[in-house]
Amino acid sequence: MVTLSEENYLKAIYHLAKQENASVSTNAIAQKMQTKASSVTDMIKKLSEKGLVNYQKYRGVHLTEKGRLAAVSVIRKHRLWEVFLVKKLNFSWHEVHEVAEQLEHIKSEKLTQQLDVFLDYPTKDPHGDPIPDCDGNMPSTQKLLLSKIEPNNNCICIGVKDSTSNFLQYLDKHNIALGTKITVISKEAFDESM
Amino acid sequence: MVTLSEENYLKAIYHLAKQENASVSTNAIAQKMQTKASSVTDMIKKLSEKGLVNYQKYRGVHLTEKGRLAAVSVIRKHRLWEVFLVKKLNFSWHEVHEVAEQLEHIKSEKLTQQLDVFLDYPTKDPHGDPIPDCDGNMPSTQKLLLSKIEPNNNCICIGVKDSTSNFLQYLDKHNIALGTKITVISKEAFDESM
DNA sequence: GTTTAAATTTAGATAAGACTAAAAATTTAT
DNA sequence: ATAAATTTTTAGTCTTATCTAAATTTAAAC
Repeated sequence: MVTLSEENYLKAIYHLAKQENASVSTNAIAQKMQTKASSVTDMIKKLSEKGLVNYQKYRGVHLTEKGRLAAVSVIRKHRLWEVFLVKKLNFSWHEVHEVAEQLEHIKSEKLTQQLDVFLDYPTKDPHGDPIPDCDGNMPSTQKLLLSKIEPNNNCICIGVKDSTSNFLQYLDKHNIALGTKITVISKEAFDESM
Repeated sequence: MVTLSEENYLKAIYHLAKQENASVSTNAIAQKMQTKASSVTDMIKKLSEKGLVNYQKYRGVHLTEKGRLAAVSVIRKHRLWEVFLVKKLNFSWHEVHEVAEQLEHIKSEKLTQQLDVFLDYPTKDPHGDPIPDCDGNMPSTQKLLLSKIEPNNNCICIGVKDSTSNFLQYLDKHNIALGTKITVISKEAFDESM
């Protein structure tokens, strides 16, 4: 049994690790979770006792396979719910995160499975992030940051790096959505603005 | 801000009060919540301080208007989600309660509103119970218990008194669902079986 | 109308998850 | 290589929601 709080920590560790199995520091987790390092240490000990992370004092943590599966399961639910909110309930992509943060903790295998069916097995969430399958496989995605595109080159927006509501609304204002074709006209050497 | 636990207490008190504003005893709540009377007393004090119930020591509680609205809001969400699970995700009526118990606590005005739209403003949940509107009005229902129907009389099943999984599966086995026409053929004086 | 029984409340304790302040370990800088 | 700065951990406290055991109030019985 993984608690709500534990699930949030696992998710944070997963996102911070990025490349497979990198070690994540106590402070990094504290920052991401908007909490104090001492609280993180307490939680890490509990996760470690439950076999969800490997932990060595002062050396940070990394997820065990069991922990990775738990994290990916939460992320899968989060992203499926986001698709549901946008596709079925007419939410905008900047409104879904907060609600999905709650829905991702609902415990029911059948619910997740049937939601996946109902949404016709989506592979991307509304921000272009991949949806892991029910066995915990996270599809790898090849994306290039817009900042790496040189002037006079074209590209298509297939995702956003920053999913905060403010940034997404900024994109809305400039008519940038998933699938939008973008041509880089010029770049300012001074501040990298495009 | 009403916590998850407080919402569950309010819901229990609402269901126990049945007729408007009846006083509900500490023990009754404890039994319904599967908890101890002393825990109930503690919670009642908190609810009382928040203005959700009126409480006099040793005299039980009843919901204030504010408390009633909070309770009905949770019940509305519970029943809307049940409709969603049955109509959209192919759940059976005996599978929905447990999941709806979790979903009913998701906080998002927009989510509830849009779910209502998506389901086309249902008025009954899968067990025939009425769905309150967004202003907190609970439609009153006129139902007769099957046990009150005399032999040789017809009736239509428009709801179930007992929504436990076991009872619903028992009804399934005997092909009784909402809308099923039932004729009472005879009754045993001995045990009231029909 | 006492006395007994039942219901309710109080007092004190526990577990989860968070916090502050202080101590210990590690890393960085000189 | 040692001193200073940073990171991490420990120790002790707080809140929420629960519990047990004891005390108190109300209701029931005779």
